Amino acid sequence: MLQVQGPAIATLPVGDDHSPITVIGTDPIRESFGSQTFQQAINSRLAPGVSRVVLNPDAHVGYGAPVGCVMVSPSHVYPGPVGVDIKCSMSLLQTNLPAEEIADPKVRRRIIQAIAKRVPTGAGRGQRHAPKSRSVDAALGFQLATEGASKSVLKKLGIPKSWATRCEDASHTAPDGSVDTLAARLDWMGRQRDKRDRIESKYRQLGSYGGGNHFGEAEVVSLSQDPELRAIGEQWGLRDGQVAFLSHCGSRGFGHDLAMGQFRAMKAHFQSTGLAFPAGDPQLVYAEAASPEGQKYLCDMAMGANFATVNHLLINQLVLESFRDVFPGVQGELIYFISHNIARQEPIDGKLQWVHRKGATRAFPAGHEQLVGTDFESTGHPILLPSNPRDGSSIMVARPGASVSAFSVNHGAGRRLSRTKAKKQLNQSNVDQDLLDHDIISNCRAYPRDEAPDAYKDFNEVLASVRHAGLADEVARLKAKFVLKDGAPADD
DNA sequence: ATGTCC
Repeated sequence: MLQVQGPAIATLPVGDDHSPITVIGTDPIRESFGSQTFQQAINSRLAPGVSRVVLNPDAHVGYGAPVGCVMVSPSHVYPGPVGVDIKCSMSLLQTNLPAEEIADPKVRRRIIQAIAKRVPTGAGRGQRHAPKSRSVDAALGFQLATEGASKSVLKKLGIPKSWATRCEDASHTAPDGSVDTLAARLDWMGRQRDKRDRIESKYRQLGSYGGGNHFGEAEVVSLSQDPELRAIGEQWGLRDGQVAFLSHCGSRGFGHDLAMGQFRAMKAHFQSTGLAFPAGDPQLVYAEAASPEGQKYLCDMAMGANFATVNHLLINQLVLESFRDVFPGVQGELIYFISHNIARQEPIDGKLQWVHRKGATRAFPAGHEQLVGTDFESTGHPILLPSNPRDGSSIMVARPGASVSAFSVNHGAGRRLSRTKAKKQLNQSNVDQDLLDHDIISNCRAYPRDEAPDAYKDFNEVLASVRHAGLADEVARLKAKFVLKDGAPADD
């Protein structure tokens, strides 16, 4: 059923009156997709108002739409193809610390402990569990949810204001461009019965990782040997052989509540108006962007996105302070902060459309109109792709060929084993020994087996898919030295 | 992803 178009590009036809789904992946990668993943992609493609769907090499089954897909619509917004964790993102902090300085595992252990005092991991964890974090009261929480990384918010949290220029989007507003519209909606939410305390408790999670596949990881940067790609990395501020810190997290409980509230509200709207769910799936609810329901969704998405943005920036500042506990005077700069769960308006096929990326990363090449005036106009922006600590993570740059995938690439390696299968099939001592054999330590007594390197697809095959499809090239590889994750007990 | 049930 797949029609091969090139070395790592295929199409999946869905009928005469719809353009086919674009599938990115080498032969082994495309063969790894399950039938349910394809079915979710087809459901998404046939849903109302949708103009394009792209399936990336890390695709697997998700909520309504696959994780690892891009859905484009000129007119409609879809909460499912944004995802439950609104603006789940990656960020990279580059320090000027030579790799040799953290060769000793005892030094790494001290840094891990310093970070743990400031940035908690685990579900429900917030400032209460981090004695050296920041205090986020109701007023500051309200402000950052409505303003994002504004100058005032960054100053109050002690974050360098220059970092806002290294964000895919530093601030999200209501669709009318107004902060006041968001403030009115958040104010209204806070006046609902029993909601205020819950919202305020979520503000206090600012500066925390959460659980699941979220993590913080110290890396050694290894720039490409290719002179052009190496020069791009140096222009971005990457430093070969020096320590960087990669983070993966999102909008925590605050964004989760907003997303679930939207699924509930839209489902109720469908039921009260008799509208049919696409493919009968309530997880594929939608609204016209211009409708009252669509506008409310975009407001809530913006507030979740603002929380995620400031969460990442604060984590990076707290991580830098932790490094300074052990290495006073060490410098750190944010290289980039980029999401893989967000809908943005972008020019696609000659018109402005809503590009929903769910487990997919924006990939604008040099000269893209939305990069004009940014630090990345002449190079394209950094693409931050995590895989696993053992096999390293990758920093890529988009090529003009990325237009075939709606200027998107994958967001990581993608799951090979379900969490249940990973826990059943993988042996705990093998998982822990594997990391030690690669000189990687972690904050966990037992590394979570469902997050083990072998629970994920072969990262090199995934990267080969991206390169062979002509979407992006690798600027640098990151080699992990230590990892912070939500620790699982040894025998769960 | 998520106080794993909103």
